[in-house]
Amino acid sequence: MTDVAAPTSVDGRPLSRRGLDTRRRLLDAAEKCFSELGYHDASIVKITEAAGVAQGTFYLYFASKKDVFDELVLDLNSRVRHYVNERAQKGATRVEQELLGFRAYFDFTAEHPALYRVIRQAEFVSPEFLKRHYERFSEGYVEGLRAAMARGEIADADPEMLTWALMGIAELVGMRTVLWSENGSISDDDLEALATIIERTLGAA
Amino acid sequence: MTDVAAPTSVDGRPLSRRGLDTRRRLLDAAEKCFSELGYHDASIVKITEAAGVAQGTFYLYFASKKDVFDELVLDLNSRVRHYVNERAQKGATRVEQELLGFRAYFDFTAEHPALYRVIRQAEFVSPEFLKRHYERFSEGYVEGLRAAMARGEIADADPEMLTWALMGIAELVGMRTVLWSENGSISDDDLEALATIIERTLGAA
Amino acid sequence: MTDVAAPTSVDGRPLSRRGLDTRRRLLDAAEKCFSELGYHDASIVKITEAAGVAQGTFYLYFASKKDVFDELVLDLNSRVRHYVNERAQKGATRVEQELLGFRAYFDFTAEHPALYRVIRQAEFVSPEFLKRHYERFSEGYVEGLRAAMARGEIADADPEMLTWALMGIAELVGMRTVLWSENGSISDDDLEALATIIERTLGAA
Amino acid sequence: MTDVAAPTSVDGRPLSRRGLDTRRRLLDAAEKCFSELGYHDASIVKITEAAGVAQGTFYLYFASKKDVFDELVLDLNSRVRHYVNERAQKGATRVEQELLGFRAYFDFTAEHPALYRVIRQAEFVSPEFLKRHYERFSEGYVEGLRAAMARGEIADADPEMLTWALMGIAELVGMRTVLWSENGSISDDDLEALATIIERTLGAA
DNA sequence: AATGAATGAGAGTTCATTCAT
DNA sequence: TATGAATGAACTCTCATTCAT
Repeated sequence: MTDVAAPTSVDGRPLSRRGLDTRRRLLDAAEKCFSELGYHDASIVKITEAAGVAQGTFYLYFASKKDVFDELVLDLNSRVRHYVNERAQKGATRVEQELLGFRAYFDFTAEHPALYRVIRQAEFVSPEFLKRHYERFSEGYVEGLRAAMARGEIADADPEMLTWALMGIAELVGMRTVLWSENGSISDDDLEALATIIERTLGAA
Repeated sequence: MTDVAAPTSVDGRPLSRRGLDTRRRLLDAAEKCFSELGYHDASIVKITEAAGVAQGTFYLYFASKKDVFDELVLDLNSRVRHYVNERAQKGATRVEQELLGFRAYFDFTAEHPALYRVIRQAEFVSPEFLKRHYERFSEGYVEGLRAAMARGEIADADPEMLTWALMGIAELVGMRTVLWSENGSISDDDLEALATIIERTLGAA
Repeated sequence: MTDVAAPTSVDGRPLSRRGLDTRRRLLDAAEKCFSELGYHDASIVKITEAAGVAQGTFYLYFASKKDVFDELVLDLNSRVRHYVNERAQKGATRVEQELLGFRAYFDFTAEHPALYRVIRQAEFVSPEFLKRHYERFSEGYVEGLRAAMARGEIADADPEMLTWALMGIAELVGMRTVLWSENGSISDDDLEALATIIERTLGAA
Repeated sequence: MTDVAAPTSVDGRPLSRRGLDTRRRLLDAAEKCFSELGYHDASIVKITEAAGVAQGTFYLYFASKKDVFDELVLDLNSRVRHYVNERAQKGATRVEQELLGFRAYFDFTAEHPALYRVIRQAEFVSPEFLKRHYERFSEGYVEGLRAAMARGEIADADPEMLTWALMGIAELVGMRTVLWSENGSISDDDLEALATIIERTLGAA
């Protein structure tokens, strides 16, 4: 499902079923803690408590606090990309795909607020992983837009710039309409209003 | 110049000229430290060292570390808004204003990377100030766009949604082309490519 | 070969051939680790890794970390005494024996730096074993010197005091000329210079 | 009194009277703890408790645990050298000086068992300081012996080798007759017995 | 006889904050 | 108004040891 290598213990050994389970519980606990408390307030004590293991156990699976953080960024990146792509490719035209993609992105955000919260902290915790996150996301995106331009479905433009513009729209609109909304998901009205704007941005007929 | 209330000492007394100066030096030092090191690695020791005062002096002007942070967010917010508005209002049409505004925003970002770096950390340090920052920024923006729609200069759209979309574009494109660029400012080519996209987003003739 | 009791498992049972081998590997690994890293930095993890066994296996053969350390002190003590005595007894006179003994001691040191490094740490890890080490070493020594005095080969002196003086010379000169030397063994010139001094200390004709 | 530079705080500032006092108390507490418990069992908690200050205070004066240790080695080295030299120089001949020096060394050892205990641990904690300790001690020693040889007071020999031999005698005899003795100081009989041996080692007329 | 996952106490160190001067 | 020594809780991380398999 993910494109991350099979997890190992910190000294590189493959994990038993039990080990795999403990590691997963720690990663889930870390997602929860980082997302609720932020990187710095999410202590190893809290993470291991949430996972129901002793403090020392943490270091059987992760080399450091930053290490789980990086794993988590990778993990979320891989999950959101698969989720968005799968839903987007059901669209017949690029514009349809784009709209489906935005909706999928907002749904994922609603389900995994950690995506926002964790990524936004990465600036200082792990700048290299932050950059990588956006770049990975943009790669496929750029190709898709370029092809759509070639087919004449959307107006010509610098595909890279267009990608980052669209990612920016998704990020800030998602923050406002999903993260800060009362019911935790974007309304149909808002989505429709956004659709108009995106169509224009893409330069659809 | 700013719309922040006149600064006082931590126990509410008005400041002498000398006190005002010390406070300003601490705030500047905080901007530098937060922006270079992030909120958590910017210790009071480092901030006071950078300001050239003793540790204890800090608490004469700010109630806590979070307190300087909030002041700083307010301060940057106020400065970026004035800077952008001043430059934007030289445009004859809304589209021209928009383009000038984007350029001004990128220039400010180049000069004050703290804007990005500090704001993006605010999520956990001071969520209420993060929200306030975006909302303050959007207020005038929404009005301007609504008026332009009324005048027929740009296409009709939900002005709130359009505002957040444009802020999103500015943020992510700024991050990529200013913060992560080699020379620390956006190239003319990139700016032109972006102009096309913004015009479309606005639905300009 | 050694005068240590036959090794058993930690609960007192005699060891199979395989068990004996595992125990020996652990003891060798401990010698290596203690000597290279010191007592405290030589962790059980490192020792078992060096021995190629799992962590838990260690406790099948040794009751604790201090336990291996004590075994090692005993083991080294017994080996150095046999080594030195064997080489020394080839001398015709006591003075010759003494000189051969010193040389043998330096050779052993060069081969087993652990002797120094481990013993010198014993002060806090295992003070009783440190004392025992020196006392065991001195026992035979005293007898030999007393006999030589009786035979008139060396000058009369308090044999105990002379023993400790000679052990002190061996220890510090060994540290300097063997452990801290570039090629890891004492030079012929140094050995000759030392011989003169030892002959005088012994009060040889 | 000592040849150590004037103590500063950890960030290089000169110390106030109060600071100087706190630092001294910490250093004394460290001497006590290291000497009684050994380097590893002497925790910062124990040292600061013994000094009657909070844990954090420690780091105002020393950069790390190893840092106090090094300071202490330097401090003890400087003190023992002054103490021994002062007492030794009252002797009329080199042999007399030597005997007075040995006695002074044993007295210092009795008063400051830390000298032994701390130095012997230095092998792994701070090897560079261990070497430096012996070398500093030997420097003046070598010169004194060389001069005595030139004057014909003692027999010709390699003065370096003789120095290390004498230091070795002092160390091991000191350990046995002072540290391990019941009343904590060497007996007159032992001292007399040792005097004979030292005279021979020096090759005194 | 051997494994290796799990434990949890305790280590060294940092840092926002206080307060006597 | 300014200082800087002192505090102590909290942090990340290590490691000897246990025990179910």
